[in-house]
Amino acid sequence: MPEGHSVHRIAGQFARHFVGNVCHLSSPQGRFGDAVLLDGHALVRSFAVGKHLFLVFDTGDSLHVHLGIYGAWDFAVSVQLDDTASTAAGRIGQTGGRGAVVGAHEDSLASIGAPRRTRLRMGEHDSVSVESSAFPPEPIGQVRVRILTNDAVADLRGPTVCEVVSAERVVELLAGLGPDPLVDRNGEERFLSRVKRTGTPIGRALMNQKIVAGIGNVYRAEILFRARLNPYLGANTLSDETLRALWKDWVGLLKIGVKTGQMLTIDGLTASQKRAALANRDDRHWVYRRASEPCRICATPIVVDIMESRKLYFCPTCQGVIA
DNA sequence: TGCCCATGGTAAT
DNA sequence: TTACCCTGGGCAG
Repeated sequence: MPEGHSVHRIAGQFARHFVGNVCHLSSPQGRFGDAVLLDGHALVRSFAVGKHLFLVFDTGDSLHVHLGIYGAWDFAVSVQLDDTASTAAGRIGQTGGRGAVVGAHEDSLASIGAPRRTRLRMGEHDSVSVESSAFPPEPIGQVRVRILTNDAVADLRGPTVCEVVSAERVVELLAGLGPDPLVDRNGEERFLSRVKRTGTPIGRALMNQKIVAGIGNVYRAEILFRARLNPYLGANTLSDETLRALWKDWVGLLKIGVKTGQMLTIDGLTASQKRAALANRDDRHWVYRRASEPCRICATPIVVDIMESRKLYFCPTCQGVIA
């Protein structure tokens, strides 16, 4: 369930484990017949813009994926169990994960002479479990598309969009997206120019992917609180200084998200507080999903309202919202 | 077990 | 503005 940071991490997984390899595409669920169009071709590039993922194949066409609310990728890599535990953990280290310990029982397959391969699953937070099942593993759940190489597999479940698109169509799709801080060097100026053309409240503008790509409902609420900004203020009434600060805050939060895999939006934490926040989602945010709970700054109960068809959380006192 | 909810977006009305 | 898609986790009963 990603906002922009997750999709950049997914693109990174494909860059590390799939780019340069011939990929076998299939649709275990049977709902993606176009998998055959890319089956047997090499992946040459992966990249993300906002919440959109593009996997470019040597045919010139791309797989375009948008996860929506429910979508998820499940990655697994094949590792020779003859490798030591530290070697296995080292491989995962490349993904930013926490490493893995290979238990002695994992060697059991060796007793029957089977290839000593194991499976390293990389989940939402790159947490890793080591399983002794054969590679590739059986698909779990409703897998729309499976991308398989000799050493890695990626399963996609529940996406809003999963389609094969031409290079020209990729250009069209990108043209419809606002700036992404990790893609656009001139993103701040593009953000300002697009915000100033909209008459909607800033709480809506931040969710508009044509204005800024990658922000979702969590980051929206948190960015607005961090700026102590009233979500109902007209976006084009805000000063350049305020808008630039919003952009810079988003850039920083996105980088933290890509690095940690989690939307950690409370800063100024001690090391132990940070560990607690990473372990417990309830300690991770200023206002998101904290309706009726006391504001962490002023103790006013956090309010929830519907904006842009989504729940918007804010502190009426800190953010100056008059009831 | 079944219902509700969710970090999104599009098509229909 | 509303309906709908899609999947899995959490929780009440």
